[in-house]
Amino acid sequence: MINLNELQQFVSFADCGTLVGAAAVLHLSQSALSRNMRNLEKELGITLFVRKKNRIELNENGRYVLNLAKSLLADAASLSAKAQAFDRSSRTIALGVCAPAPSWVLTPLLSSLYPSKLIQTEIAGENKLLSGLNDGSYQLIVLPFNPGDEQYFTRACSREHLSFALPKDHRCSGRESLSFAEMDGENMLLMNDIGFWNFVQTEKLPNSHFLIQSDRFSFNELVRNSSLPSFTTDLAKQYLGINDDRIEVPISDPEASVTYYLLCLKNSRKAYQALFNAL
Amino acid sequence: MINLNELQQFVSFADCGTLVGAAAVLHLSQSALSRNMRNLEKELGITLFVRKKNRIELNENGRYVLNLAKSLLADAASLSAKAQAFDRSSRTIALGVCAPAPSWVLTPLLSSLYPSKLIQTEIAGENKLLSGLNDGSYQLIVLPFNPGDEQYFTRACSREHLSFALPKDHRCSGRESLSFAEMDGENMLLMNDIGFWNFVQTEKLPNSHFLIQSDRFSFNELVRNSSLPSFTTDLAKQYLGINDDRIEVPISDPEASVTYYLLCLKNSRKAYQALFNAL
DNA sequence: CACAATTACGAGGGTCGTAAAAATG
DNA sequence: CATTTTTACGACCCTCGTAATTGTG
Repeated sequence: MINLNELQQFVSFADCGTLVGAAAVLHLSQSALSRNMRNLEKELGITLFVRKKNRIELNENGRYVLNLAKSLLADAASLSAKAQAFDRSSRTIALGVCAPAPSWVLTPLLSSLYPSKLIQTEIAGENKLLSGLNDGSYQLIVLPFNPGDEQYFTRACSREHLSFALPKDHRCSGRESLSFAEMDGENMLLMNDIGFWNFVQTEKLPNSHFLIQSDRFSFNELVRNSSLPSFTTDLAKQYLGINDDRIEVPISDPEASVTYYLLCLKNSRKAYQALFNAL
Repeated sequence: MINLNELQQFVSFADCGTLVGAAAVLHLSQSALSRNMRNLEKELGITLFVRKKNRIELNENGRYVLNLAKSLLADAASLSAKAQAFDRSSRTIALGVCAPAPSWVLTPLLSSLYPSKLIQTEIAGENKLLSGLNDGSYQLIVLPFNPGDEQYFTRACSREHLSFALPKDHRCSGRESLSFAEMDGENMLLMNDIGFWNFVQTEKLPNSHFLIQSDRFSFNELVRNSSLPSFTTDLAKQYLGINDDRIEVPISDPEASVTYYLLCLKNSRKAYQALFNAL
């Protein structure tokens, strides 16, 4: 059986050009390296070097074996990496969501139902979520619609309603409800990483400018100390707490209400039955 | 660095299903194997087995790693094999010929010009010769025509003329020359492995039957003791000796004379310059 | 009780490092 | 003379085998 250490030493020698140099890189004595290279030749049953009086170089065999060796060593390293990645993925449930809210309820639920697994959550676009579910990089995904595809197992998991969060002195703070159109053009505060809700920015309020915050705490501070309108949702209030000094005005457009659907592949339905039952 | 021995032991265990069985196959004690499997898990940083009280089985990781391991071990084995094949081929000049005669002169010439190399000769068809020259399985080939291709270096190396070798009492033994057509239908003696000359059998004498001999000595005996006509060529006479009691009658058809061309790839022209000069 | 895996311990082999030798530009 | 490869020798580590231990059907 060929020895990967010797092969690695061989590659190092080829990189360095001298035994002394390679030995230093490998934290090995020259003599050991010299011996091991002889062993490698003996094991393969061929010569790999031309030995001059005070110099040793690769011969044609050596150059040929060098390529094979590099490839084999890369494969060996990738075996370890792949094995570890496989193990890690088997201990992990990767949940892909189209918006932050579904993960607020699903993440703790998953943790309690599957205590031996790591729960990994990611916000992504709908296409990435669907393709990720198919290629195994997600085990569960949440979409803002029901794809109605035979290969998925689906269940509605929650609804979310978007509201404007207005300062008390805002001109619309007394209204029962508001449409996107009525607020279009007004500058607003907005959280980053809101996933699916981004369409509001680009499609519903194309004339507004948005002050974007990625940190939830900073965002809350900003909301408290600014007179710019912002957004909130029923789920955000429930799971993240309320900003007392803001008036919530529900948004009347139908797109401001969304139903989230939890999906897994049909063939992994059994594994996540407990989760679907708990919804 | 991963250990191929342990990996091999892992595969053996997977094949056998028990440590004791695998240990026996590997000529190893149970305890050593058990330890090594633990080491393998430790090195990879993952579990590979489910350990029951008196049984050990592959887990999901194990089944996954098994495939990777088999592939890596196969690659490692092929590295040795490839390296040895490469070395062997570098010590060998493979000469492909379309007929026996060119090798009679070229083989000894190659041996004397390249004394450190093994000379390997093979008779093959024209297509195999050309593709073999291109893919490296031949370094030199001899064809009965000049392909006139830019990628080859070519030189005419010899001519051969086919004659009928007739018994003294044959009806045509007094003739100055004979055409194939005049002999078509007559049964004849023939050597096997005559390469290019096979066309005579199928195209020029379609109505004759041939008594085929693969051994040169048996063939000569047969020729001496039979009244069937056979063939000879000027080169065969020169290099293999003459059958005294046969009358040679040259064949008048133009196809009975052939010029052989020696070819190598342009980029290996320098390596075989000495050979081409010697022709 | 037979069989399987694991653990403990001592023996043997292999690999390493130090040091010396040989050779070259 | 500095640099490099090779060889000799002793130390150490690692792996193996034997044997005892634990647990199961």
